[in-house]
Amino acid sequence: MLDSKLLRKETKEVISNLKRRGFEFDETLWTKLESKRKALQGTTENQQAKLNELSKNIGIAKQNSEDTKDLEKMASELTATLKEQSNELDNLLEQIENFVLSIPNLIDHDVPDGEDETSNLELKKIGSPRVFDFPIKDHLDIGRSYEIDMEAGVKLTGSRFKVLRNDIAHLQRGLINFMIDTHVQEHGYEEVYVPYIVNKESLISTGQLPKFEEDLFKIDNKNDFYLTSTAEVPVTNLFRDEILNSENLPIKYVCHTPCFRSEAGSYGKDTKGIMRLHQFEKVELVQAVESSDSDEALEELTEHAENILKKLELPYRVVSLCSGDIGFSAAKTYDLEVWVPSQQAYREISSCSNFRAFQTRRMKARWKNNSDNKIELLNTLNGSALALSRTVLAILENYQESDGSVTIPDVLRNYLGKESILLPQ
RNA sequence: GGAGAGGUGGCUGAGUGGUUGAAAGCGCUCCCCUGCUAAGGGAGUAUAGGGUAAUCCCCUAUCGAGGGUUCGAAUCCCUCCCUCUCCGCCA
Repeated sequence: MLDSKLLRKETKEVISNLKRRGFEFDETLWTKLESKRKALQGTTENQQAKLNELSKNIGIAKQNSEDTKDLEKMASELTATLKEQSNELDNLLEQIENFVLSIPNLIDHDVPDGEDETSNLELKKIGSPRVFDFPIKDHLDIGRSYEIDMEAGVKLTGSRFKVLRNDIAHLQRGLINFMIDTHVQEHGYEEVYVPYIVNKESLISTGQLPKFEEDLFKIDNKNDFYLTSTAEVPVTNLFRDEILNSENLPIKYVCHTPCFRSEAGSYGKDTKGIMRLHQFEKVELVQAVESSDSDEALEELTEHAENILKKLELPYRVVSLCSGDIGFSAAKTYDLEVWVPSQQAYREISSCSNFRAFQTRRMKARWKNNSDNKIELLNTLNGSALALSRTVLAILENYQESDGSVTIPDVLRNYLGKESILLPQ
């Protein structure tokens, strides 16, 4: 959520920033709502102040056993008109709230311009794709329709669900442990375990609601429960309604969760295999920092995600998302894209974003600056490190051998207890 | 799931209709006293929104959440959520 003071004072600047990401800010509506609000809120609060004063006087008069009939009549009338006005004001404030909640974050100045992913800026490329001296298979063929069983997924649930068995199920589990261990032991993150079901408030706080309900699985109408689409939601919401001490900052959490996405918008994309599913695993990094530290924190967090790819010796590149491709809540995002041999392309495996105070303003997540005792909004960041399905896919394809087996990257060998998997039977 | 008790500021904890945003204590900040430490004295110490250039000032809201009664609600009524104790069930 944007600061409404900023919206009021620097409307032009806000509009032109939002325009870069293709968001049309309805200035006419905004000015109309705001001028109405200003007038209505002013008179309503004044009347309320009057009524409060009057009520206080009635109380005093009653204690002195004076006659209060006239005062009570006046107050009664005031209460009636006030009720109407405050209803009207509540409606208006709700309208404004919804309007503001549906405005995306401002983007940083160094975010490249562009309409879609074709304008994303490649910052660097690490590692070079392996040259194969045999015809390569894609991950589904490597998975032999048993270790990766898409048909079983369809039977149990439906399309875009998978079943993993044997070495590949083991590979995924080993990767989860490897990633979490690395982030805890080398990057200083604290491991957390959180619910996979979250309430509406949590989803509004991080920005998934109210605008993107169709991407989510809602599982309970009575409580407004949803399956988490990313650990970002429960983990970032740990800061909701909190005021943290500056000596506790930065806070760095690592968390593994399954992620459930309805993905209504992307039917027809990546229909084969485990690239895009309704349920996938992810290890997520979340940071809460002072605003002055958040630029640096994004660089650091991205390096932590990169470090996993480096240790796995997977070729990847880093792109800065352009203004038209960047997510609703993010001010700046780096995507890590891993090399996928069967597609001869780099594909997203991690997305690292700085949300600045966009989420924390929604969720009232603050910190107290000990030097001046002032309370400020935290800045939040997060990044996948990494998405598991796609890491499994990348390892299978990049480490495949001519006999159909897959060599295990050095760093994973202790986790799997073997050097290669899927050996010919 | 059943029965009971409760949800008040950073914490403990008063407060059953009226000048209570809220006693008291603890904690914290500043000042005084003090050779040092300990002890003592004084002042201050919630958050959000709005009026504003403004962190001064003024107004409004907030005692789990949402409704209601009333001139006036932390206090009375209704619904919901949560916590604790006991029983049941269960991994």
